[in-house]
Amino acid sequence: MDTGDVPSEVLPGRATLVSVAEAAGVSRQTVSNALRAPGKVAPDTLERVLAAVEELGYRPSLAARQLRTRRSRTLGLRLEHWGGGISGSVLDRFLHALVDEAQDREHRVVLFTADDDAGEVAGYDELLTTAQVDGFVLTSTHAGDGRTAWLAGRGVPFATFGRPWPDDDAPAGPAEAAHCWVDVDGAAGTRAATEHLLATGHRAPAFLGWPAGSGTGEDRRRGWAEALDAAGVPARERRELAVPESTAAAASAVAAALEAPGAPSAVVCASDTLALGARGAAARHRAALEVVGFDDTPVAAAIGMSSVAQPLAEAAHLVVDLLVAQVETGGAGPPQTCQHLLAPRLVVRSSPA
Amino acid sequence: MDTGDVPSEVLPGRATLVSVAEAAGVSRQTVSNALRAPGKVAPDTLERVLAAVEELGYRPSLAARQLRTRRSRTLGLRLEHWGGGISGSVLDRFLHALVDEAQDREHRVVLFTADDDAGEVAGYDELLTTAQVDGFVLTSTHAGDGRTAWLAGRGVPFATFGRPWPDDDAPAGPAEAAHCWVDVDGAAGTRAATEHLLATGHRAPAFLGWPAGSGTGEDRRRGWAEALDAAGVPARERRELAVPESTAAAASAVAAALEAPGAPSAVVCASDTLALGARGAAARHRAALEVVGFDDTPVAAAIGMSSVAQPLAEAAHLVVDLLVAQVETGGAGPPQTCQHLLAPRLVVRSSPA
DNA sequence: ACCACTGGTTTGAACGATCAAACCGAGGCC
DNA sequence: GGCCTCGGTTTGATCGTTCAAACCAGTGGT
Repeated sequence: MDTGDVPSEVLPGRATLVSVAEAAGVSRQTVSNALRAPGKVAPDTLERVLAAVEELGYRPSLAARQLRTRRSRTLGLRLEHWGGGISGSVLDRFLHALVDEAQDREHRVVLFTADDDAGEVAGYDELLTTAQVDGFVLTSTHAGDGRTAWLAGRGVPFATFGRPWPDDDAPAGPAEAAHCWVDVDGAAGTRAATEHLLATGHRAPAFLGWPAGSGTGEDRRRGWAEALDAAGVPARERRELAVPESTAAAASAVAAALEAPGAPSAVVCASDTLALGARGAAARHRAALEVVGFDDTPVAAAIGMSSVAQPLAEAAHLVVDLLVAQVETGGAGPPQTCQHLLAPRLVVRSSPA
Repeated sequence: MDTGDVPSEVLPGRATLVSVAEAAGVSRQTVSNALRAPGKVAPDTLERVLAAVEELGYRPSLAARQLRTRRSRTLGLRLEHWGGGISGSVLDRFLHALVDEAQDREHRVVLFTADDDAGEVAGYDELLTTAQVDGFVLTSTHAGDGRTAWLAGRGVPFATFGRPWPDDDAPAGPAEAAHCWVDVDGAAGTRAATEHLLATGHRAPAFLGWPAGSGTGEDRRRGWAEALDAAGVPARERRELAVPESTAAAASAVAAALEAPGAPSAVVCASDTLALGARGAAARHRAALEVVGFDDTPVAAAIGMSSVAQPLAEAAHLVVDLLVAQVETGGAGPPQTCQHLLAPRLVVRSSPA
């Protein structure tokens, strides 16, 4: 009690810049500087201020900061309804990794839902104008994606998990396709799976994928075909099945293939959902069929099935990196390397029985 | 252009209360009233103001509002890592419904991650002091849950998806257990499943659950036992298996049961993950085993398996309701009915082959 | 005439942070 | 001495909203 200055009531409200300031005997701005630009404040003052911060347990109010700086340190994400299939856990795990990464960079993730792309754009607008969200993460990119154009059109930072797939109709101007994205090299994954099967004695692994039209599906099919090309497997020995993303559909297609002459001894699948069906069909036919799935879902681990694992944590890390970089440069041109194609990893498991 | 009043620059910044006010020729507070308390403003003024709001596309800044009102209209949720099993999609679907409901009530959902309960509490603290989150949604309640005590201790609104399970050690003071929760009546679900199997000619459906100790598991087991009690099935005919949440573990346990004398013709499972294993074992044994799962995951639908569906949308609706009610009464006592036990629904499917 | 009251509106202040400019003592230089 | 620079600090203004009080004309009671 050297000065007659008694610290003001601290019981009801949270510690604020001013309360810390008067506790340390400095002005509010000095406290701010001590935290955000420690170099600008004298060493002994700094020490005193930090002690007061610690003492009072001061934490800055994000609302106040946001009001002044017009930054929210918040990223928006549409939470989509991954209806059928078991591969939903991919986006689920991606989300987890994303929140983790954002947290490390002192950012928050807010979710919203929408029924379609138009609703999603409405959601962007809403969050931008009311909550001043700094940027968005987009998933499930597809051909003719109107969302990226809308965002790019008004200079909103965003990054997609999934590369932009070529639009058949509009021949994609060079500027449009130049946004930031992170994706996993599906072809590399199926190529590795196929090479593994070839190396373990299977003459001509079949491919079980989706009907044409999906960029992701085409990508994964390509890896299989390339591996067979490299191994010199003639076209007439190649078996290729295309079914919708459904275990039942996969099972019946594979059952038919097993009954036909020249039945495959192994099959590379575009998803664990399909792979699950393939294994079911094989079990019912008591056929020895080696199955490799895609996405390495918990189900694959549970039933001891080989599968291609996507580096989701790494992808999330990069997405957040790209996004934060854009926000910080303030729309002054995207960073140099703005597109990342990550290599997946084949997880080999010995299928029991 | 009747008055010489030219509207100020609107190009760079967003519309604000003041800009709308001067466009409508009133004061900022009148605009605020027009939107938040339309009864307090004269009809013709109201019309003029609303027109200006529409015209300029005004949307209130949440940061500014939050700064003044100390409400963020935001709910926090720890996103947990539902490692193994396929039943993660339950929390996934719950999350989707939750965001949907929150959106309807003009609330946002922010996520965070934590490694354990202690970290989760730290996350609460962080969000409370910096982001002024209004309340929290808790999932995966368990015995001896320290999180609820912490939150209740400082009067933070929260609601749990999952009832509070009795703590063996501490005999749960009456005040502690009195928080808001929503849960699904697991016993009712397994009871319905068992009754269905009994009605379709199965003498004594077995139960495949988890090792003792889990409140949820015990709950689901009870429904099965009650149904057998009601049907007068003697104890010696009852088969009960307990394995960890893993398809493989379930498969081997069921395989053993099928080989033993008095093998069951049907089995009620505590999760789809377990059910998946049971079906796999039955298929390998070429045994006719009727399996009912729990959670009605997409996998169950995909392979045509009966399962008990939880009313997740309804649960999410109630959770948001309870939470918003608490926030609005400002901690002045929780609402009257603060606990809800919802009835699940049995989805019967004809398993193909 | 005076006062109380009412519906509708405006004005002032505050929330808590940051940016920008002002300030101030200590040197250094001419 | 006068003037400029410089590190360190303070003061003023601002972001956009809401609360609280003030204001103001009109009405009715006494």
